[in-house]
Amino acid sequence: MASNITHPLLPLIRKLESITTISDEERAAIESLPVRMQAFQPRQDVVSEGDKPSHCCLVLEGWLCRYKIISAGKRQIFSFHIAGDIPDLQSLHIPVMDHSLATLTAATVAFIPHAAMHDLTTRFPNIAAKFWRDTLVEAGIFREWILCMGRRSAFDHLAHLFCELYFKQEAVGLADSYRCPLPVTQLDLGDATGLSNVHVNRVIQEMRAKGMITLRKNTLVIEAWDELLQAAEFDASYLHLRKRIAL
Amino acid sequence: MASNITHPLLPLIRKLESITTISDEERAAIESLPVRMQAFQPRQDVVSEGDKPSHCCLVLEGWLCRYKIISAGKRQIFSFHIAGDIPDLQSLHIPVMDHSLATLTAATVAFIPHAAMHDLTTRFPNIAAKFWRDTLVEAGIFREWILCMGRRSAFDHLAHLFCELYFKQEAVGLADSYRCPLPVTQLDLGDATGLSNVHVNRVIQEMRAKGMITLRKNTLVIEAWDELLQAAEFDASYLHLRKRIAL
DNA sequence: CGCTAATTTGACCTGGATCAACTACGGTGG
DNA sequence: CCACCGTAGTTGATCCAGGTCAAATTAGCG
Repeated sequence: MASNITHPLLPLIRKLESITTISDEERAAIESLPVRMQAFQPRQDVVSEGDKPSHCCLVLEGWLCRYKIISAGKRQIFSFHIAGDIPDLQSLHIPVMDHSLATLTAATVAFIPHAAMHDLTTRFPNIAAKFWRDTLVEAGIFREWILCMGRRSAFDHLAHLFCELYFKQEAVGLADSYRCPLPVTQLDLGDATGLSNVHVNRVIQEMRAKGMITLRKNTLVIEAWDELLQAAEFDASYLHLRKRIAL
Repeated sequence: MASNITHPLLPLIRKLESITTISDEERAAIESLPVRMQAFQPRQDVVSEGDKPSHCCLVLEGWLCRYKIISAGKRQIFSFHIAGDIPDLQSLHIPVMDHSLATLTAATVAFIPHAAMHDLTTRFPNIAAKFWRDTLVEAGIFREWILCMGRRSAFDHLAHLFCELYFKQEAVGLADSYRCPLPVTQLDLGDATGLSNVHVNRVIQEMRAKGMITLRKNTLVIEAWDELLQAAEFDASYLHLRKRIAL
């Protein structure tokens, strides 16, 4: 297929290539997956708690987050998702959603029927293994979040989150030069870290005052890389990226 | 070896049966896995951060926990593991351990070579799918812990943890009648919830005073089931157990 | 230019941490 | 059988990180 425009599933291929090598045959199989693309407004649910999805969704553009709301309207965000992520792989093996998935920004999402995914993973155990690996890495990220929530100060926690989001984007070519998109509000950051938006604001100002970061127009710039890593005690190995950026 | 005593891998089979049906052939394949059994003292590392395991480990008896220690000796426990769990399935696909695994009690662990596990999952995709499913469920449990740490009070968090540990054990036949083993110290509970041992103690006393639980000799008795579930806002669906206990 | 959402600031409060004893208890050796 | 010891549990006093509430101020956007 000698098309010279990019294939819609390119983000997925790029993500897989960031951790492994895929054969031409595998690439072709992925590119021939039947997809239904859909555009979403910011802050819309893509899948909701209690749903029984019949499709997996793949982020093509924009940011999504997983979240859950408990009584008194308290929201907890569990993860942020960018192009190439398949945030509800779990629906392949667990019928009922135990949390919701929503856009943070305007986003484009590709829906792939479960049947096609099952077929793909059956025909290509290597791809199945990579998907499994992906959920294992994600579990590792959850553990790191637990650690941050349980044992780090608000300052260190946010520093850690910024490092993580930078690395995740850098690994798939969405960030470089210590600069990356961060299209989320301080309220979202609070819901992700378990802090109040007021406190998030104060911590960010402290980081700015220390010359560690700037955060404007949905762009994070890490001004003092070493200091930020050190405050966060950040060790990227839990992300299990194949390539590490040069420090 | 035509022994009529229970097979050492029975806990694993029981765990799989708690979520799915396994064929005789699959059962035979599991029972013929080459295992090396090892007994551990309490509070010993089974696998340590940075290790590159060549075996998966399966808990046969006793309690294990995953944890990580950061500077200043702060410890965070990520999960508790009981008979039938394979806490380091991830080493099958991710070479380097990003956390440690230790016993809480005296424990017996079966080590299964990665090669044998890869062989098993290749020959029986159904088993591979169940293992994958298991990591997905575990990720869901991590999310619930994140929610508890971020958005619940200490009281509700501990109540939630007690519910979870009861349900997990009940599902594999290790608990009933609102009574289950809980062979961990209050310090361990603190490291799991991100609380200090002092505060854990105070919360537990409050629960006792309210007649909700008793906790003595490493046994948890839930005296007021409904109240505990309600305080925790506990909804067991995130555990994705096949059978639910009758309330 | 006007509206709404997001950020920022200030004042005050509280859940849970920390520190420091002290008690209970299961082993262990004499 | 008892004295001793180390671990786990309990209690009290004090402190502070981060929450809450409310009111600006600013930024983005149609």
